[in-house]
Amino acid sequence: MPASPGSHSAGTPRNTNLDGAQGNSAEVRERILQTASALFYQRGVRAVGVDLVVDEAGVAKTSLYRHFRTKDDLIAAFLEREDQDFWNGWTRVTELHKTDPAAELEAHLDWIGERVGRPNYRGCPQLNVAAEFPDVDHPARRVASAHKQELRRRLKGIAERLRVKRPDELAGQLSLLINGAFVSSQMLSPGEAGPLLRATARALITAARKQ
Amino acid sequence: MPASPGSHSAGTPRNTNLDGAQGNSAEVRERILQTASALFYQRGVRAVGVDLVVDEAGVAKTSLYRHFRTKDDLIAAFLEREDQDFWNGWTRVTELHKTDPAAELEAHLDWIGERVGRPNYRGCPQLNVAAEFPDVDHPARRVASAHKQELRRRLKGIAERLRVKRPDELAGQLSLLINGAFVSSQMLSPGEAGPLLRATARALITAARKQ
DNA sequence: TGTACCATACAGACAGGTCTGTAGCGCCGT
DNA sequence: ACGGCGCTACAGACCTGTCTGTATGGTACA
Repeated sequence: MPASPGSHSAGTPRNTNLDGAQGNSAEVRERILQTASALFYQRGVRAVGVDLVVDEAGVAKTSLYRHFRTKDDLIAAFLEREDQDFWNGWTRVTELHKTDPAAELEAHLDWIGERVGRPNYRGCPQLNVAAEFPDVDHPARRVASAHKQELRRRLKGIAERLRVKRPDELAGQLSLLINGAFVSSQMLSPGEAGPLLRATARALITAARKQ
Repeated sequence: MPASPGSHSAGTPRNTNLDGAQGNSAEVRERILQTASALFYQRGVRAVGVDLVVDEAGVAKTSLYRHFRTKDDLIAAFLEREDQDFWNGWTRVTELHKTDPAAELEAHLDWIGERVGRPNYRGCPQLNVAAEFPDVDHPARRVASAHKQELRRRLKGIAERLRVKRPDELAGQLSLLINGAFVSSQMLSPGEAGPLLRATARALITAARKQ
């Protein structure tokens, strides 16, 4: 999405570059987004001010507001980036199991289970932001909703290939379960959520197959 | 979830005020807590300032700070009240099914499913606060953790009476699932979370029994 | 080669508002 | 008279977003 710093000279004549002086415009934007993402995730979005972001990123506040119109836009960009990263990991697993949907699902659960068991894991960013911002029209909330719908959509695809009776129901069950693992990991003993997630999912898959 | 406006404490009707409080004091405290609870839950804790609370409650800010040392204490009191209300509802169900643990569990899931399907449902307050406050030593986080442990403890008690092989595992599975329903309800189609929760729980219980 | 131009970068002050928490004053009921 | 109440003002910090000013390095044209 941040895209090529390449040229697209539009209305203005003869000016064929938007590269900026040192060509580090995209670099600055990236540094801001990375810094903000880490801070937002670790401390909570509302608890982190833009002053802190610019300090930690080592950029000027004007730079932040050139790349992101408002803080809300920055929050949305944070969730979009998390969304991308999540599906990148997902797709990597998918491509390892092109023919065996059961193995693919197991692998996804392994990967998610490992993720939620990490020491500094602080929950799913999409769900955390949803908890912080009640307004469903907030730009970041839209990203979060789309993310969760996409999760269910992909789970349904796998369930269909598993040839269970009601793939959409199994997808819904697994969605509940995965979201539950996301939020519960901080409340359980460390390292417990992952195995529990896998065991529960297995039970649900077995049940869905028999039915 | 909270916010029944006419509730009116019912403690200290007016007689024994030898502790210096004059009946009005408990009433003021109650009004503050009720108002804060509704606002915290509906808009998020960090988004609600004490000025708004005192305005809506129709009390003086000094009264708020007389009854609650800091805003953090007020937040913790909010979660404690939610915790009490939740277990009151739970216990009411429990007492209707003293002899049949399967029916009791079903009834709990019905009740929770109904709750998460309500129009203004905005997730579990304990989980929402946990998402807003990263610091696990925050007084409100302690309340939230205790609440979730208590949930698992009670589920384990039911699972034991169900005579499944591994009651603790079933309790963990149901905890994941219930927390998942809490957070997912806003992301699913309205009214979908409740039935999905029940169906999933049934599958897990059946699987646990066979094992 | 030189120079004007342009976009971006950084630095820092500022505006206007909100936040939590405290203090002084007068009112009222016991 | 005393203690809780409401009201108002305040302190000091923090918030988002804007503004001014300066430095830097590419591109275009002479």
